[in-house]
Amino acid sequence: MSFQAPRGMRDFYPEDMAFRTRLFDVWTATARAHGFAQYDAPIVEHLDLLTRKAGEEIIEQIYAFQDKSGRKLALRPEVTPSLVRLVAARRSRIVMPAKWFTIAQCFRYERMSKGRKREHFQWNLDIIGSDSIIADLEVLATAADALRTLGLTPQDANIHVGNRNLVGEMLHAIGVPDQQQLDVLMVLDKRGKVSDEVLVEMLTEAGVAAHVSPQIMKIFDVRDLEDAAALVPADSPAIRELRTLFDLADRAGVGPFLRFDIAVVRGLAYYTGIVFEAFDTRRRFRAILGGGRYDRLFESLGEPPLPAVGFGFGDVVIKEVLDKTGVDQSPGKDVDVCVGVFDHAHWPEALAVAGALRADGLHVDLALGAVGPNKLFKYADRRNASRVVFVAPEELKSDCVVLRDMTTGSQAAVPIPDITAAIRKQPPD
RNA sequence: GUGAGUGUAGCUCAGUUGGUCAGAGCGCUAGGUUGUGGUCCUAGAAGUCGGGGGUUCGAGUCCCCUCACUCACCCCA
Repeated sequence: MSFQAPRGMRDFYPEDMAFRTRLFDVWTATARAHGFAQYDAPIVEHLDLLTRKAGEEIIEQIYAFQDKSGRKLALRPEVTPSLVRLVAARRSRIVMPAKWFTIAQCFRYERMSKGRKREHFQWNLDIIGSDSIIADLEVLATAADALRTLGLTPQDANIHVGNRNLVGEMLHAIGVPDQQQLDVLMVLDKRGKVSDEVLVEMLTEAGVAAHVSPQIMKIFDVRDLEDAAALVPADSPAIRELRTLFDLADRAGVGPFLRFDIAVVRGLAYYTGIVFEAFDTRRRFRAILGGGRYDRLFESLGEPPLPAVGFGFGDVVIKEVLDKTGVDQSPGKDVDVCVGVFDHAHWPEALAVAGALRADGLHVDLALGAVGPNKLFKYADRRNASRVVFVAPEELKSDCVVLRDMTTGSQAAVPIPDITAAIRKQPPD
């Protein structure tokens, strides 16, 4: 056997699965705690739905294929188009605003690099049908809660919050035509990846006049909302929105995780207002999560307008961050009790004991191949079982089995009918 | 698609100018200890040196091709 998982696809061994399950649990519990309901959609989607949102170019970057009837399909590269499809189909029946989340496996055909596989799981969480800043805040607070529950602190990671409308107002004040702003935003998103000189070149290519570029670059000098306010009209809606958002974040208890960052604009065309990305504070990794407000997506897909805000949070980068941050990820024990025998003849009694313990809700493993004291205890040790119950000839004569505490090494003979109670009396740590 | 780096035991890796270079640690198996695990000691199993071709008396080592993995770019989740 020389096969390995196809390029970019991942195997999940038990230890990997332990993390994945824990992560999914946190995502699910956090979403529920904030009143979001779970949905799902097929991994295979209509190619047309995906291209209508992302453009024909995306075909080169996804697993696209035809089924045996010639239907053009694709493995979903993201779940937002499906979300729009689901909401649009039952629009009149869904209670708005809809607060929905999903954990979706998504695929993308591209070269792999750090933090990027060809397949990943992404927690998507959205509020559809509300244009209130409270909705933005609720989404951000949920994201921050998830980071906190995973063991990260504001010293480890922050959610950088920007506002496209704010940059838009600034560009407008400088004199950049509105129809040019999106191109300029896309260039500004490259900040940090390329040098400022290259950035200016890209601005020129985007049609920005030479004397305007330096003014655009000065936008990056903005450090806080006060700096920003100085560059836009006093009655700026974008500033007012951000101030409200940060005030509310403090009241919601997630303020320390949030920070204003003028440079966050996101590389996607459809965002319309608040945008955000979470990074580890040392900026050693890609964005942990990213999202924002996308009030025009529905209409761009041919639906009546519907405001929305949400984010995507993948499983790959967060794993890297948690590993590097040294957050305690020790998983719970797989096994509470290991049951074994000193002699093959005693499996009937051992199975009866194991059955009783399982009926009581304990996680019980049988030391199938490890018969005899040496092998049994060594096996139990490696399985990380805190208790061992074994059937031994001497004790069995008086209808007892032996309960051993693997942490202390102490053990005692216990009448078989009392074994469950004996374990319950001294629950493992 | 472009560029760079790395492929030697299950894992992490060493291997000098081509000539006992098929190795170490960890892990695994067995024994010391057939009624007692973790520590310790001893022994053992295990590798077509990623694959193919070439140069050479001789290739893990040099050359070519290829595959895989990693990183960066591109693109974005």
